[in-house]
Amino acid sequence: MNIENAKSQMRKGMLEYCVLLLLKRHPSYASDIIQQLKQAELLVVEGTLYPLLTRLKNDGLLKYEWQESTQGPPRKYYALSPEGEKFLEGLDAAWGELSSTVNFLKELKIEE
Amino acid sequence: MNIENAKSQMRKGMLEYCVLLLLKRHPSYASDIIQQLKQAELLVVEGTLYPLLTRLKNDGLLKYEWQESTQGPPRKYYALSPEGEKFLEGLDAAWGELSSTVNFLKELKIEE
DNA sequence: TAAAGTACTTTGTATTGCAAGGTACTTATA
DNA sequence: TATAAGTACCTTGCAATACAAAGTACTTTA
Repeated sequence: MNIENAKSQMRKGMLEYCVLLLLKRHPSYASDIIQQLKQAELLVVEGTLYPLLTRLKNDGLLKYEWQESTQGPPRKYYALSPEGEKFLEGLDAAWGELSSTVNFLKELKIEE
Repeated sequence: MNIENAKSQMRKGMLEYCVLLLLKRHPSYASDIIQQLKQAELLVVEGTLYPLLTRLKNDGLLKYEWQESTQGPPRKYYALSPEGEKFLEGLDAAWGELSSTVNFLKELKIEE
């Protein structure tokens, strides 16, 4: 057990939320999402993101369309579906609750 | 895919941190920890907590001692080891980074 | 002495992050 | 024109782990 592993565990579950947050901003394709998350200092790799996007799409939370690129192969641009937007609102609430809870526990003083 | 599942995913990875936070406050036994987390609205069940405590103990982050109970069977009181306290500091930092990142992504406005 | 309560533990399953490897197309270079 | 490098998408296999469910053991109550 090390800190890196623990950090990775913490990222789990946040990834889905973070990806939806990014896509709310504007449609993006996978490599682009990875870059954006890297800038936000949230490391994700292809083997994590592609299955996640596929899952979200199969669940009806995302839609996508192919777009030609001026450089290189065509790109699959993902965007939120109406269901995805609703779902994201739910995640916003969940995130609010969770971070409140953790911060509450963090502020607890020794012995009650 | 539903919100409950997503919430559960978010809890993952936080649990370890939350349990260590509680144990920093004062030594506790498993059923007690579950009650404390329930009060903080973070649901955990036995099948999750016991393996987690065992793992943390095997990693040297926790120690425990048996204590007789005035009612019912004896209890295994877990407490942070010195390594566990150091580890918790690392998690504090990781939590700070992660929550900053998520809140940053949350505040992003549409189209840059 | 049977039932209920408390506490700890284990087993099996499902999810999912990740490393590694693979396919396909485009552009630059020798 | 080959060959290499770049970009993008996708899949496979493994490991970690949350959880449901079932099990063990001891204590208290009826």
